[in-house]
Amino acid sequence: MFRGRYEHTMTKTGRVSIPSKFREVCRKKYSDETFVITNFDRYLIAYPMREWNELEKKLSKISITDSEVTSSIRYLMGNAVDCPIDNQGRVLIPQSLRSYAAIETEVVLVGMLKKIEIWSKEIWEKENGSGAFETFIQSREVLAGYGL
Amino acid sequence: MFRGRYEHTMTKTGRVSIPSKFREVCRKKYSDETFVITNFDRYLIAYPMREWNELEKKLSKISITDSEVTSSIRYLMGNAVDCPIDNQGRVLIPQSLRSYAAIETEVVLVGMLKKIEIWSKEIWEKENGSGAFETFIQSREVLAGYGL
DNA sequence: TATATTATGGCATATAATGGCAGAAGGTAG
DNA sequence: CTACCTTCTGCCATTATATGCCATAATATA
Repeated sequence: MFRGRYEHTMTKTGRVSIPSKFREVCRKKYSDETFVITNFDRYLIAYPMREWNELEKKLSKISITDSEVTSSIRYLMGNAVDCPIDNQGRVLIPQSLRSYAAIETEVVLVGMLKKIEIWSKEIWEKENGSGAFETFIQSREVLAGYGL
Repeated sequence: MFRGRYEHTMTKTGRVSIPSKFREVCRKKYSDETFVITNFDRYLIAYPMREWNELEKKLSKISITDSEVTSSIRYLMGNAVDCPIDNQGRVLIPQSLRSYAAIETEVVLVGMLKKIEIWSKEIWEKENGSGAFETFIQSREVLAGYGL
C-alpha cells in the first residue's frame, strides 16, 4: 500500500518524479508502472492501472439512459489520463490537470493506501498545514469505530 | 477503454483530429480505425465500428410494433455516419452532424469507456463547466449503489 | 568514505495537432 | 454532354508538445 509524504519539484515540461517507495509498490504489488491520474476537487489522484480498471469495469455496466450517473461518469472519465512512468521514474502530468490542481513547480505526493494524492505545495500547506494534527485528534472517535 | 478529455479545433472543412490516445485504443482494442458517429441530444457520440455493431444487434431484437421505440431507433440510425480516420488521424464530421451539435470550430472530445463524446466547446462549458464537481459529489450515493 | 540509488535539469528527437493547398469526386445548370 | 461549383480527401508544412536519453546533484547505504 502507498504511504508517506514526499515533496518534489516539477520540471518546466511538467514531469514529476514518483517517489521510489511508490514505484516499488507499483512493481511488486501491481507489476505495472502506469498510473491513471484524475482530478478531485483541489488536488489530483493517481490510481495504479489495475485499481482504475476495477472502477471502469463497474462503470461500464451502467445504462447510458441514466443521465445523472452519466454525467458523473463523464466527470470521472473525462478527467482521467494515463501516465506511464518513464525510465527515470517520472510521469508527465498533462497541462489540463496541472492547472486544475494549480500545480506550478512544487508538489506534495501523499500515499493513501491504494492511491496517491498529488497536491500543489501551496494548497497542501493551506489545507493540511498547521491544523492537520488537530483535525486528526478530532477524528479519533471515528477512527476508533474502525478498530483503530 | 476511452478516457480523458481533449480540446481540439476543427478545420474549415470540418475535420477534427482524434486524440492519439483514442487512436491507440482503436488500433489495439478494436484493430480498426473507423467510427460510427451519431447525434445524441446536444452532442455527438462516436462508436468504434465493433461497438456500433453490438448496439445494432441489440436494437434489432426490439419489436417493430412499439412505435415510440421505433422512432428513437430511426433517430439514432438515421443520423449515423461512418467516419474513417485519415492518415493524419482526423475524421470528417458531416455538415448535418456539425449543425446538430452546434459545432463551429472548438470541440471537446471526451473518452467515455466504449465510446467518445464530441461536444461544441461552448455547450460543454455550459453543461459541464464549473458545477461538474458538485454534481459528481452529489451523485456519490448513486454511484455507491454500484459498488464504487 | 566509497558506492549505489534517487531526484532533477537540459537537450535532442519524435510525435501530435492543425492550417493550407491542390487534385478528385460528385452534383447541378445550361 | 459538358462546364462549373461545391465538397471531399490526400499530402505537405509548421508549430507545439511529449518523450527518451544523458549529466549532474542530492541523498541514502554499505
